[in-house]
Amino acid sequence: MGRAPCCDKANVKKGPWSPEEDAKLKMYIDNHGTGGNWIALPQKAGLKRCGKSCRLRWLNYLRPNIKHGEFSDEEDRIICSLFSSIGSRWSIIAAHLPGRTDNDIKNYWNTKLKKKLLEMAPFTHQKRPHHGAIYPTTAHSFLQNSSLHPQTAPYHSTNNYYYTAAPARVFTGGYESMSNILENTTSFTTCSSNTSTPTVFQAQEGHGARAGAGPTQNYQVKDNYNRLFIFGNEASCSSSDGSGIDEDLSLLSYFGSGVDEDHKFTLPTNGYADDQKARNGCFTENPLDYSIEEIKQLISTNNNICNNLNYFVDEIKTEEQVLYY
DNA sequence: AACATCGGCAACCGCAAGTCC
DNA sequence: TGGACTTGCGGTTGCCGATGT
Repeated sequence: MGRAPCCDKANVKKGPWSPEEDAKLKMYIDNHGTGGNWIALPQKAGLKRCGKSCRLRWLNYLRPNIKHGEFSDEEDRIICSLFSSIGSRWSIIAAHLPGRTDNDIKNYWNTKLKKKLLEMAPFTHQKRPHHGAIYPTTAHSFLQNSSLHPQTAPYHSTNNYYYTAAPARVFTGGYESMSNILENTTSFTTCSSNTSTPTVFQAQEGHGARAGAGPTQNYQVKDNYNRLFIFGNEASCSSSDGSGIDEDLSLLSYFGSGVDEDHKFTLPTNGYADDQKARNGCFTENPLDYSIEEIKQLISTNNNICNNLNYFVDEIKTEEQVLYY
C-alpha cells in the first residue's frame, strides 16, 4: 500500500495564488498561527489549497520581513562563498541572508548569479587565457575533489624551473567533508617554514616570472594520477579592490603525469604568460559544460566574492557541531 | 503585427528526515 | 519499535512578460 496523499488532489486548487487567497491565509495565520499543522490549516482557513502549497506561499511570499528585489553585492558574495563550501544547501544559505528565502536564492543563483560568475571567468571560456586571467583552481576547491588517505612522498625537481625539497602529499581520490579537508590543510608542509632550500617561487625567478620574489608559503599536492599541483599565495598580487588573495591559495604550477615537455607548464601567476601550449591542454575546452564542482572552483578562485570563505566555513562547522551534539 | 524564443520566478513534486502515537 | 503522518528541502516545471525576428 502506498502512502496516503497529503491532500485530496482532485479538490485542491493549483497554480498562482489570488489576492483573496493571500488575504485569507495571512489573516488566518495572523490570528491563529500555523498551529503546527499545515495539512489541516487550509480547511480551517477556508482555502481550497494543499497544506504544502499554503506553507510554501507563506514562507516564500506572505510572511513578514520578506525581502524582494535586487540582491546586493554583499549578498552575492555571501551566496557564492557558501555555495563554494557547502553547495546547493539553499536553506542554510538563506539562513545567512535575513529576509531572503531559499527559493529566492535558488532562483537567483540559477538565473543570474551562475551566469555572472561564468562571465567573470575568461580562463574557462578561452583556450588561450589572457594575462591576469582568473585561476580556475585553488587549493580548497582542488582538495574538495581529491583529498583522501593523504601520505607524504618525496618530490624531486624535473627541470630547472621547478624545484622543491618539501614533501608532497599524495591523495588517492574520493570525497571528504569540508571540515576534514580544512583540518588536513592545516597539516600541509610548507616550503617557507621547513626548508631553506629554494622554493618553487625562487626557482621561478630564474624563469623570469617574478624577479625578486621571496619565499612564499605554498603547498604541493599529488593526485592519484601522479600529477603534482602546487598552490600558493601570490604575495605581490592584489585584486582590483585591493583585497588581495590571501584568503585562498591559487594554483601556481602543475605537472602532468610523466615528465614529457608537453605536460610541464606554469600558470601566469602575475599575468606573465609562458607555456601557452601546455596551458591549452589543462582545462576543459567546452565552455558550456560546467559541473557543480567546476562552478565551485570558479567561485573559489574569485577573491572579490570569496574573501570571507573561511569565516563562513567556520560558522558552518560550528553549526554542524551544535546540530551534532 | 504576429510569432518564436528567452528569462525570471512562483509554484509543484518527490523524497528524506523528523515527529508522533 | 515501527508505521503513519508531517515538515522541510532541493530539483524541476510551467506560466507570463520581455525581447528578438
